[in-house]
Amino acid sequence: MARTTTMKRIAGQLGVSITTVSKVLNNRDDIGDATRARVLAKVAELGYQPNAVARSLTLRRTHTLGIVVPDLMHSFFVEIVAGVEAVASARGYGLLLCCSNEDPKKERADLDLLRQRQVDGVVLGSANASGNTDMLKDLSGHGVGLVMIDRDDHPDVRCDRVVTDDLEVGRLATAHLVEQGRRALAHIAGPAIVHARRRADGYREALAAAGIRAHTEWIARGGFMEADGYRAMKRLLGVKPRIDGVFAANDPAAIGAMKAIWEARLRVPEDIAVVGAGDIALGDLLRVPLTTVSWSREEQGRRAGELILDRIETEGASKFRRVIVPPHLVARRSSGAVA
Amino acid sequence: MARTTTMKRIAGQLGVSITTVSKVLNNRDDIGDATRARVLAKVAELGYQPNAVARSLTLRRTHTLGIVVPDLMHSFFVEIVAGVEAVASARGYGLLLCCSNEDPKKERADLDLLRQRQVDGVVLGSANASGNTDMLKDLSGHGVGLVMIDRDDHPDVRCDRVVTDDLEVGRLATAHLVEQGRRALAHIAGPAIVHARRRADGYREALAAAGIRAHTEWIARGGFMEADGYRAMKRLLGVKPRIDGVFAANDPAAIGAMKAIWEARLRVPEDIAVVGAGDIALGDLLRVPLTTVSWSREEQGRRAGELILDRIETEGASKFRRVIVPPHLVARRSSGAVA
DNA sequence: TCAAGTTACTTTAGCGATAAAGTTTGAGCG
DNA sequence: CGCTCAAACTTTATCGCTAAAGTAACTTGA
Repeated sequence: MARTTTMKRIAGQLGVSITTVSKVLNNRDDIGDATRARVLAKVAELGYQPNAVARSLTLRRTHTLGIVVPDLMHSFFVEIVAGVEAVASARGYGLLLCCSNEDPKKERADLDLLRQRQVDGVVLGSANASGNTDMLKDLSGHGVGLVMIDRDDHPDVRCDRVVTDDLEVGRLATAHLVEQGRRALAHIAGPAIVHARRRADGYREALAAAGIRAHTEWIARGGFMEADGYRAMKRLLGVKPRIDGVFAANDPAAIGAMKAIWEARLRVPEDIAVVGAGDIALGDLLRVPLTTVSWSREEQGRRAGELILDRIETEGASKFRRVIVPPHLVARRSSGAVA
Repeated sequence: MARTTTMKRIAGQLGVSITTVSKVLNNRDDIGDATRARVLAKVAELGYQPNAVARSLTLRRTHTLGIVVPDLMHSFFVEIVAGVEAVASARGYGLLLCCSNEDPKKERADLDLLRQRQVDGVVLGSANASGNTDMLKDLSGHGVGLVMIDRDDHPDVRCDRVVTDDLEVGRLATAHLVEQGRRALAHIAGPAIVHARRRADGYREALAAAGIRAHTEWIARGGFMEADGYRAMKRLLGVKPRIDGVFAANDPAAIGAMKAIWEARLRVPEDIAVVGAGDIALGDLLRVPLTTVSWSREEQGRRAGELILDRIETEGASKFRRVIVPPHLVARRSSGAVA
């Protein structure tokens, strides 16, 4: 293994002090042109690369961000990661990736790892509420920038947030079904987290706005998994008079719902129109392409990255911000909007 | 921002030397039980967390791996990342993620970033050959572990490799079509890289093994993009007597091919059976679920992580290994194998 | 009883860099 | 001609931690 080139070596070969080399590389103005040139030449000759670890130790800045997501198999989170990576890399930051597998214990270990590695900031991808409030407070208390994406738990952790307008998600989906002429509109609700509740609220608001009286049996408790949507839809199929449109709290649930509908020998969208939320990758390649309400995860990631880097790179602590990424409808076949 | 707890602080409060604290935390046996207990108590009281940056500087080991992939929107690479993350994290390593966007310049910048951050090892995800051989040699020359996944370029870079058996991919796909009773078997070739060539070789071998004489016009120059497959299929549709089966070099190309077939008012698989390669996520949710030859990317990632960590954590330099991940057929509707 | 070990620590040095506080040299000036 | 000052460097201290080399106090053994 070849010896690495350090400032010491450069300084040694030139007979100058290490500090002189450091100053040249940091563009200080108290070094003469001749010396500067000699140092630069040596740097090029030896292919010197600064040791970021040493630099981090003195500067107390690692130029590294951490990101914790619950799952990498879901395109959702990957797109967020991609967004963060793009801005981090463009600004010269590294990105330490952690995948918590939806496990609070692992999330805790991940946050620990990031903390020990002295990252300058942490992006926390959406996950179910977990008991790691203490860690988060600790992190942000120690000057580590923190951004939470799509999370409204940990209300007392002071940090920036990038969230979706879930109320609007529910409203857009439901209003779209109304526009398609559907009137018996069911909702497959998600799990007991704010996102899902807000989407349900949006559903109710849109119904009210359209002057439709919501039947209580139109709302089926479901979940975010395909199986949840399937089971919920089975139950909704028993409701009389028959449902003619469903808004599922997310896309996997909507896919489950479609499977249940087909099993009952009904057609999508002719008999029942389906709308999901979240726009999973390849959602447009399904047997019946799925209409969904979407928002850019990549933008969420980018905004998160920007929030955090701005906070890190500007001195005085500014107010914590909350960026709302607006959703939009992606009309496809399952709602009858597209032939 | 609260003061961070360092060994110095602990030592100070207890009136012992910093080294004593260090020794306790590193489980050295030349510290008395009483002192050990006092230190441990203080560590717990102050919630001390070691500073990995300082540790890395002295130990010359960052306990961090880097991974460079060309694209995060392709599930392919994400799964590899997930595999590497899993083993890295399980063994206490962090993972620095870089996405080169298929751009050799960015790849170079990424490798630079990883090098400066002194990562212990680098996993290089598949990408087109690029001119960064010098960087790679440099890295591995400086004792950084290097694993290349699915890359056979840079033949003179000495490192571990995890590859797929592309020849077998081509053979499996083609033999499967033969088993389905197809005889006029076209191949949509990929771009001019070894993987694609080997898959084409496998196609030829399987035809020969089945005693089928391959017509030259059965092989259409294509690519790895959906549009490539679409265009290639358009051309293949003009071949007489009509093709009754196609093996596309990868799944996106196969999807493009199916679109072209449908546009020609033909059916998949009744008129033309289609087989892809790579098993993209959700491939089973397509209008006509796609038969494909697949292999576990997650396993590729895991194996890569293991190779690299083993190399890092064992002293003497062992021989460079080459791990071959075997492919297997995933039979779905597009080849007529499943109803 | 005293040299030779142990035991349980402490001191010193160094990882590779930066920042703050010197030091030397020559110029400018009254 | 001596004094001040700026320019161009160097020295010293430090970041937080570990490894190697001390060093006291206490055993041990012949």
